Amino acid sequence: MASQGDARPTLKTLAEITGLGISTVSQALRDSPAIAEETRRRVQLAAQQAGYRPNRAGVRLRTGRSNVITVILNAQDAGSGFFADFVYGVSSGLAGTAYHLVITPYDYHDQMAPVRYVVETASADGVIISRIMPNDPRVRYMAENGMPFATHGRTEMGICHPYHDYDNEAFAYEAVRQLAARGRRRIALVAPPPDLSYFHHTHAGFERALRDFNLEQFPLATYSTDTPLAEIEAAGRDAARHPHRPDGIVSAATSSAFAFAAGFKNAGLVIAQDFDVATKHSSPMIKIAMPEMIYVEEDFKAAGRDLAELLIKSINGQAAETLQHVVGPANGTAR
Amino acid sequence: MASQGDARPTLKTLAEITGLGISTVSQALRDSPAIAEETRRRVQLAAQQAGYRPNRAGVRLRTGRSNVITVILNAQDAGSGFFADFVYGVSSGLAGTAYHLVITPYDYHDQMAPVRYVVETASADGVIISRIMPNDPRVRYMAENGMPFATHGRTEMGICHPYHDYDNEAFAYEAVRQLAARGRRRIALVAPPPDLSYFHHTHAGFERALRDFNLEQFPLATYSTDTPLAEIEAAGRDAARHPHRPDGIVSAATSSAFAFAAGFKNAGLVIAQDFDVATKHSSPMIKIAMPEMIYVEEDFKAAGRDLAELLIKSINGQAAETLQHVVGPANGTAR
DNA sequence: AGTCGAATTTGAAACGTTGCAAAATCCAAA
DNA sequence: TTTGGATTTTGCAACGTTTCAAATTCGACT
Repeated sequence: MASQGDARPTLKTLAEITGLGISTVSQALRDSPAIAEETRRRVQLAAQQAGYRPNRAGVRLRTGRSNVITVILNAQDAGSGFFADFVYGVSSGLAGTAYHLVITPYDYHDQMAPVRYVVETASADGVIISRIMPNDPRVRYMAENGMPFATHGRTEMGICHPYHDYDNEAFAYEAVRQLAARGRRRIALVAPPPDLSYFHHTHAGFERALRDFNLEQFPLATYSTDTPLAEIEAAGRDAARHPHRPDGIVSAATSSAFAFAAGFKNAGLVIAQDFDVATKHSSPMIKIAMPEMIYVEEDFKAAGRDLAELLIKSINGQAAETLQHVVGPANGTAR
Repeated sequence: MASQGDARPTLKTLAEITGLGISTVSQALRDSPAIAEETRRRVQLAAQQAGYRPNRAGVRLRTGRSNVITVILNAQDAGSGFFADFVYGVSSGLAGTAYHLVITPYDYHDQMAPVRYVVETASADGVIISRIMPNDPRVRYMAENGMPFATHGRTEMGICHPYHDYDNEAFAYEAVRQLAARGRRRIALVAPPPDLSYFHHTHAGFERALRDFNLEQFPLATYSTDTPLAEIEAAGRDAARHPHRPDGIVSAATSSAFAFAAGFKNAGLVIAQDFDVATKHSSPMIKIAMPEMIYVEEDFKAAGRDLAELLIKSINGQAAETLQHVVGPANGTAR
């Protein structure tokens, strides 16, 4: 039982209430300069009293704009803190704007499908994607089809687009630097998946630091942050039993850092004594659970928020060249 | 540059291609029995070739149905693993259906606002909410306004509605049982926020177990799982220095369990030796990081998926009495 | 009083869909 | 052939909005 006036009010309702025409009402609500000041006030008051809310389907049908921003995320990420923080960040970046947030998860094996779907059905005014590759077919596709988008990571394909990226080169360098400062000499890197852009950045920073601090690299098989944790734990155990075992570990993902460290621990070694681990820090819980680790900051919430803002600016016509951020571990927003 | 036929195809386009009327095409695509078998095939083929996708705004405007399910979540939950797992679960429960997933985060202080918004704007066909209270105004409001919904938790207000709930009574009982099995005698409970339904369930199970196993309770100030972690850590340190300090801790949230345990550790005590902690387990990373804890399973992904399915059944007219699940720590789906 | 231009308001059309009543087609029986 | 009933197709209206050209009102100035 609705309290009064059963159906929800439309422009027609307001037109009847005020005795004006429908298009007058429509324009008055959108502050059109063609409408007399007094009329506008009258209409807006009536709208408020009637509890008028524009019908989004009507608007969308007429204007072709959906007022939706969609975040396309790998379902595999769901377990990680990244997913929650990132989504929250985007949603807070969208708060107060006309845009709603829609999550589009996709299955590991087909990353193009959700992008095609969104573009074909025009179900969003803008798209945010993650897990960016240097040559990313999603980026090419959206650019060619005129769908506004922003990426969480950089590409290397000569297409200029809005992005936000974490400076993983600086992260890896800083991680190694801190390990070196604790006297660690043989460092192992649990790298990101090799097809992703930040694999290269991470590697570059890692190697630059090895040179600068004159350290050895412990050559690890290509375990990536996508490998199942049990496998990484096993790799950690193996490495720990190696005659020239590493005494420092760098991992781009908290979960694999934990798993690798667990492997060391299960092999009888003690963290902060026999070895150290440096990884990224995002959730406060992690830090409180494992205070012995070395943490370098990465703020996924801020990344999500920034991407939302960049994307909206891009939709509003701002040039992509001015919508590219790289933020480092220490500083706020650079470049 | 789109490949061909620049604008995206509509029913009109298909009508022109096939030489049929628009409404014939519309019905053919929806398998109406009034349409001749051969016509239907012809239309569906044409639709496929043209890459036709129904315009959602058109459908929505005409039918009044949005094909959207929205999950209204406390922004504070964003940090926790709950958020990611739960959202992922809902999204997987929606996969393959006509429904899209929209996340509506809300600010701590006003839980009614997003619910009112969704109902007033009819922006979803169904709603999923969490952090349920025994007497929950959101439930009453949606029930009164005929908005289909499902809750993650039970209410006590005489309104029959679909829900999925974890059996926190059983959780707390099991947690204490395992502590008792390790010889722990003085148990402290870090309880959920006292206004939420599962506070009562948790307490009931906790107290039943204390009686059954003849244990003492360490009376903890009312720290809840919502308290800042630093504060819980401090509480843990205090409790650890108490002359009759607890030797067992039960927490309904992994993060507060970690924080409390960190407090004990910082007071010089050793987990699994001087004390034990039992909490819930959801993410594999947690378990690998802190294998010394006692974990009782709670599957947020499954909860999300189940809620999506319950809600859709409810929208399709199935009676709410048959859409109420309580799942325990051990078993699969019970009632 | 009449005219002109500016300020303000308005009706009609269109966006893409579905439901319905009406029209068209078909086939078998008379 | 005609009729009648069933089968199949179709045009129209409507959902709520915005845009745009046209209509109306208003003042000020001849």
